[in-house]
Amino acid sequence: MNIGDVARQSGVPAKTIRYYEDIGLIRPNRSENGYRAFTENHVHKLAFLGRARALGFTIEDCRTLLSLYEDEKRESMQVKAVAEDHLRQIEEKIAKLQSMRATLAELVEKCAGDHRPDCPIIEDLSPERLAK
Amino acid sequence: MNIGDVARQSGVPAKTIRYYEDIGLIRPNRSENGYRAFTENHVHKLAFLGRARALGFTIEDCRTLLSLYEDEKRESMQVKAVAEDHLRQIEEKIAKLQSMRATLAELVEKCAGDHRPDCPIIEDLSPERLAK
DNA sequence: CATTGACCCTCCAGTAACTGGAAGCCTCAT
DNA sequence: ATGAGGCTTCCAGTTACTGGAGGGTCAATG
Repeated sequence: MNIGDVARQSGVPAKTIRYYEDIGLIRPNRSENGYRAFTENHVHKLAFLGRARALGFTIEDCRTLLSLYEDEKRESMQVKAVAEDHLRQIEEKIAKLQSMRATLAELVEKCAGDHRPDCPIIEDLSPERLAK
Repeated sequence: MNIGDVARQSGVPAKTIRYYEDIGLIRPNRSENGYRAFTENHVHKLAFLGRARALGFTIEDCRTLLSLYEDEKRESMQVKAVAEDHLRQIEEKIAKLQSMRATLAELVEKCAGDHRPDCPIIEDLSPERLAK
């Protein structure tokens, strides 16, 4: 199978597939003409990667998950550890963003948004306190 | 004032200050010895930038905000527009992350996390459906 | 048989916002 | 004079791709 077919079937862009080969996530053979030659298994791995990436796993996580995916003797605790760690990081990010949102929403609400220069947003960002 | 003092007073790392000069966010003078020479105003701007960055504004947003900060004739609607836009993007990110979190949390909960290979996380990522 | 259009290939560069490190000058205190 | 910091520049690396240039390959058509 050529890269275009694989891209269509796996949902991963050709460019990205080449990149994944570069970093060693997949290892397609080559045809005589130099084209990458993929198998069904590659399609599966790429779809797997696509899903993992969609859940926000890093490429390094994906590398680990892929090896566990292929390992008949994996222990589910290994998988769970990766996922839990990632979950924690997502929760941290959410918390950070929610705190930003709270501040921003408050400032936006307080700002008149008219033609006058007075602006609570600018004031909040301004370091007047330093000049006290 | 030298860069170290400014870093301490503004809370922005020296390295970052140099970077901000590189990209034209601030323009300190130079002393005879080649050292950057900062004023109080630079400290204020950097503290401003630090806060804006902490709220997640991009560098380009910061450029805009900084010019509005310095513009006596700004209209608060300009500031508000930037902030609202940013707020929207933050909300998008939160939504995406929450969706990831929901999926992940469910999978993590379902996973036994023991020594057996069976794992709902791996199963969810696996593209069995393609091979139907 | 030549051409055309759709594929495929390999580099190279750019993205966002820094951060780390090397190599080397400046300054001040001992 | 020497040593500890502080300052300088420049280069490289980070994350995960994405776009584009320049150039082969293949199948079908005229």
